[in-house]
Amino acid sequence: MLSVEHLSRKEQVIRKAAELFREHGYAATSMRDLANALGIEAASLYSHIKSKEEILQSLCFGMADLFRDSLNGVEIMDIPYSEKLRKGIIGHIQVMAKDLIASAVFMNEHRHLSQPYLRDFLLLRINYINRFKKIIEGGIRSGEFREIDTKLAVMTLFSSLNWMPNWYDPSGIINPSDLGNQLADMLIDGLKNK
Amino acid sequence: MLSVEHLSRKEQVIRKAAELFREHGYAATSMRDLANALGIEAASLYSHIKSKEEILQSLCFGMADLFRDSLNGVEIMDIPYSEKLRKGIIGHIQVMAKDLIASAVFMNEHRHLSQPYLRDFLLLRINYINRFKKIIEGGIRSGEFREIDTKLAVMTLFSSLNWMPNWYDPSGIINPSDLGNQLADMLIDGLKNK
DNA sequence: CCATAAGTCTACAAGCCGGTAAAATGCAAG
DNA sequence: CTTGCATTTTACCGGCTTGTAGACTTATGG
Repeated sequence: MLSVEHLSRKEQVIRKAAELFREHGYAATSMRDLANALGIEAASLYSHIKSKEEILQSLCFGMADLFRDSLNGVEIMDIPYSEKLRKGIIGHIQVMAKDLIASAVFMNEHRHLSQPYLRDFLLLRINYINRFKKIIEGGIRSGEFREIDTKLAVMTLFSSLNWMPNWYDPSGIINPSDLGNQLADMLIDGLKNK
Repeated sequence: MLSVEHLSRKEQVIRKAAELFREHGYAATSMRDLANALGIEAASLYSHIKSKEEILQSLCFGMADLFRDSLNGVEIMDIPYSEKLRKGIIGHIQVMAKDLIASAVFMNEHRHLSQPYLRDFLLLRINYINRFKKIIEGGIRSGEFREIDTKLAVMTLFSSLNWMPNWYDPSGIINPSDLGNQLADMLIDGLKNK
């Protein structure tokens, strides 16, 4: 067990599941659909995964780890808060861009996690959001940012970022780092000409 | 038929369905769940609606009409493009605030529409988005807005607005009109102090 | 007081759901 | 050439799915 073949087959199952979960949603994707897409019988899936929800868990918590780590270096840097926010945004975009499908599942399907996994997931998410909120609060205190409602600001920020997996075309001309910079421009500086 | 009672009972069914669709998703909500929430048997639902999907259709296309109409007066006004955008944003927010539950279903569950309804729905949506895109393009031409990627701008805009039903608390202190103005501030002027 | 209609019920159809058990298959190392 | 393991298959379980048929209840207005 734990051979390369086994792991890769399990990974294949999870990846195909992610595609179907993204396209039709977790609840509307049956294990028979998944098996069919892989060219095997539904029962065969259970040699690789314990349950349908285990797939969702590995997708959601796998992405949560990547998001958490991406922000680690940024907070302690000795740079203006607007630059911290910019780096946080770019990191967030790059994590999503590395796996757009898993990101979309992470964003849209996590509510189908059962307890206690749902609770744990939501705690990880609120923690991550609060780290961004602190950066914005710092920027307001330092006078870099206007005195805006921080809850509203952080909700606007994450709304804009997290919808990206639903429209970004990775085969297009713009790369993830540029996209992150442009999104940061728009959110930090706004649409208006100064 | 068409008595007040009949209409109101049908409306009750649709409203309760909207609540469940928002909370658990369309696919994860069974007609038994819905019947149970109403205190009746599942079969009784079919005296009021033709099918589960008919409920989703009425919710999605009902909201689509409201969004379309909310923008009608704005485009022909003789005001700066930034003001047109602001009024468009406030109108969009107010339509959502009038029915947060139906709005959430509209945003998150429309993909479960079957053809040809899904196609029609997506056409309505892209049309609505393009009307905002034209306002932004006008603002760039007039020099009011920076020379930003319009697709990116309009996606950022709608991401920020459309996530609102998922976090806005209507019993809180901020009213929909103020919320629309604050969102417009943030999107048009950005976070940064000038 | 009865006709009408709305609303609900029981019973059921036909099929899909996630998941299990145990046998069969294919393959690679000893 | 056989042992052992990964993988898949067939057959199945109990329960849930949307939706239908037809009978029953309840209320209202003439």
